[in-house]
Amino acid sequence: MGPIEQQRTDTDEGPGATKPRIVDAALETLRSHGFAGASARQIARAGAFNQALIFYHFGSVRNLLLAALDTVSARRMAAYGPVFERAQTISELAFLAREIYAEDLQNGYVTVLGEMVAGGVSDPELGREVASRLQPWMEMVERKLGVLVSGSLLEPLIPARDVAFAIVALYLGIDLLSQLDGDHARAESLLDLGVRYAPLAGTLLVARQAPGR
Amino acid sequence: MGPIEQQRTDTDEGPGATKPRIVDAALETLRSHGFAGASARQIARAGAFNQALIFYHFGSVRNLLLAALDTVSARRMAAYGPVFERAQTISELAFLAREIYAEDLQNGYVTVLGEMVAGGVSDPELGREVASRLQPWMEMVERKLGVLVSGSLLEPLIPARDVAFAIVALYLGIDLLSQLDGDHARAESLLDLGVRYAPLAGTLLVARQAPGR
DNA sequence: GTCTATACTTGGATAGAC
DNA sequence: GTCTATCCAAGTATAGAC
Repeated sequence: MGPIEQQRTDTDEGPGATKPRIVDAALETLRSHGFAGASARQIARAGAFNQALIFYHFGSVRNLLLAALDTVSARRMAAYGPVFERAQTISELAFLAREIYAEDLQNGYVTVLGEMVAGGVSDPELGREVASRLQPWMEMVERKLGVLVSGSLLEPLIPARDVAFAIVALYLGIDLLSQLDGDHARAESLLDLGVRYAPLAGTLLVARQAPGR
Repeated sequence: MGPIEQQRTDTDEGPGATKPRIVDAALETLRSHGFAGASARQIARAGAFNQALIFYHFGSVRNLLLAALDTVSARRMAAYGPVFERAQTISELAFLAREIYAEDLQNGYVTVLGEMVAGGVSDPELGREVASRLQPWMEMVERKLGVLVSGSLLEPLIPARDVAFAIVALYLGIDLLSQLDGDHARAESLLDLGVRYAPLAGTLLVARQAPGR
């Protein structure tokens, strides 16, 4: 407590610091104009700052977009990570998925991710970077699936890796398609469906093997 | 039979006709350079023709890309439509899905679609066009689901519309993610999983209500 | 750190010769 | 229908004044 908090150098992040402002403008642009429309000029326009700043602070547009993706990743991890790790049933997870989707929709996190994934085709090096940033999320889902299924009779039947891949792919696909026609009702309806039937899936997992050998 | 077949005007499609050549170049470019890289010049380079031809024949790059999407749609419908309609069990469908994915992978159909979907964010009008071209496919899946589930005890539990949406989204997401790191093994593994467990899902559907009220 | 100015490249699109 | 030439807008990036 005290004014120590304000003793920031202004080169670090802070409310009015430039780098985060640029990153936010990049996110907003990716969201509203897509990867193809995320040019330095467009981003600068969105954030009302000088276009040259992007190159001063990030070196290139691509670096900025990756930094933006990192920011998204960090924010989501901070916001959802702990809750996700705490969830212990399929029902809780389905509920959480629906909640997270609604939030992601608000701030366009998944759209940004989808555009970057699509942009990876245009620029293979970018693609590799995006892929590596996606991996922790896939692993997080995979770990959780492993824990959930562990000890259940279904354990040998469900390869956590494949299912995790499918979940992430589905999440991405849902957002892209919803974005396409601005109709998020189908996505919500689908997530409701998930919440409704998750308890059923949970029941199947309850049938456990005798613990210990 | 006779030389009548060759009496084409050269304004229609034919082996060496220009319009289809341009369309094919556009598809190839979308596939390899993505939506963001599908410029008139790049497409012309890919097809080794003059860039001005695009505007003569299609008016704009966007029109060309939509024409390319139409071509993909028509080809896929011709190739898979009949087989799909004929399929009558979940197992057959899962098997078909795996087969179709392999083919799509070869010629990049889904990648093209994914890039166009992502491009829809950059250009809302394009987005609407893409969406309307996607709808027949979604409806086709929905109809098939309806038929499969019809009469089963699960019928009131499974909204065909939502599940169709999920299937298309999943298919799109799988391709985009696989494209990202050039690793299609995960996708194949996932589709194998589908084939393996489809019979199980089929069994659940076998439990039928007594027909006729 | 930020701004102006600028160099250079690529992209969409059209005019006009062939 | 096709090609060359060209216009102009937009893009990345840098230099240099402030």
